[in-house]
Amino acid sequence: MVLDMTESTECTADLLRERGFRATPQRLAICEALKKAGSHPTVAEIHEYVKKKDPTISLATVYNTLELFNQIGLAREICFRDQPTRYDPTVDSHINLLCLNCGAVEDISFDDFEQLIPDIENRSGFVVSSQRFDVYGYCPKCKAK
Amino acid sequence: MVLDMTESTECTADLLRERGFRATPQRLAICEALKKAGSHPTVAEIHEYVKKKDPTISLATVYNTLELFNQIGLAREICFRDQPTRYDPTVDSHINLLCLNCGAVEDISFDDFEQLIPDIENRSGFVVSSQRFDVYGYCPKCKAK
DNA sequence: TTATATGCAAATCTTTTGCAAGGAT
DNA sequence: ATCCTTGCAAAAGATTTGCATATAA
Repeated sequence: MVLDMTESTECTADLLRERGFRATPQRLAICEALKKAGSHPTVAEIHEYVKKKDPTISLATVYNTLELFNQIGLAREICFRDQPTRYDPTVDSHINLLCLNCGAVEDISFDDFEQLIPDIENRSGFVVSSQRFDVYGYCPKCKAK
Repeated sequence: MVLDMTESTECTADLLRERGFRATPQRLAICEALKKAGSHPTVAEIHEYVKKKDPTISLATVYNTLELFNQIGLAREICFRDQPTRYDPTVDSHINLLCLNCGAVEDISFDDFEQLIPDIENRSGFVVSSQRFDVYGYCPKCKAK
């Protein structure tokens, strides 16, 4: 079967099916949009992006799908009081750097997280499964002022 | 002047005035409620708590005040897609542990954060000012199941 | 005194839900 | 042929806003 599917799209489809979910065209399109609709896009931004390919896709489907992606580890939600929820396609351990002035969001790796887990588990009694690390500050452009 | 103010309340009042804000009874009551209305209370929970002392205090004031506290470093906001914003009176470097099963939130210290700052700043070009670290997993009660 | 903060109620926005129709497996 | 998903539109919530009144400094 030769379609216009990229390797990554097939991979996403397989991952969904493995977990018992259907690989619908909407879900695959949303997955692609998540990666291409800019940095840490909002639900509305992702919706706008996928509508270019599929003008009938509903906002509710985008909401539901992103929540699903968050649960099965295909995306990570980022939520602030004063803005709509954003989603991040990067799911491995990383730091979200957030500029307090211009709102820019940047990812940097955080390989040390693995090493912290045993200590966190020992001290708290929790079993650790994932993490979100936001660091607030001023980006190179804004710190100059 | 002898009132029923605790040392911490006076301290909060001074901190507000230092920053050019008024130390209103509502703000002081909200500050106290933030510490006593349970672990990581929601805005509504804080509102319920302060209403015991001041039944006329408005929800909008609680919202405004908590946002102010977040800005001046008296509290830290914690926001999830599927729940109302919570506030944490602990502002020094710590980890929020979140149980994926029962929703429990617990704090543990994270003294190592200071040591990470130079590396984060070097790699990103940002100037770091604060941080939020959420770790997801299962609490002692829930992991047993 | 006077600029700031409060309370109220309405408005705004985000997110969720119920249900009939559609479609992946 | 099933039963999971979708789209639509309405509902539910959370949060913000405008403005007159009150009040801390």
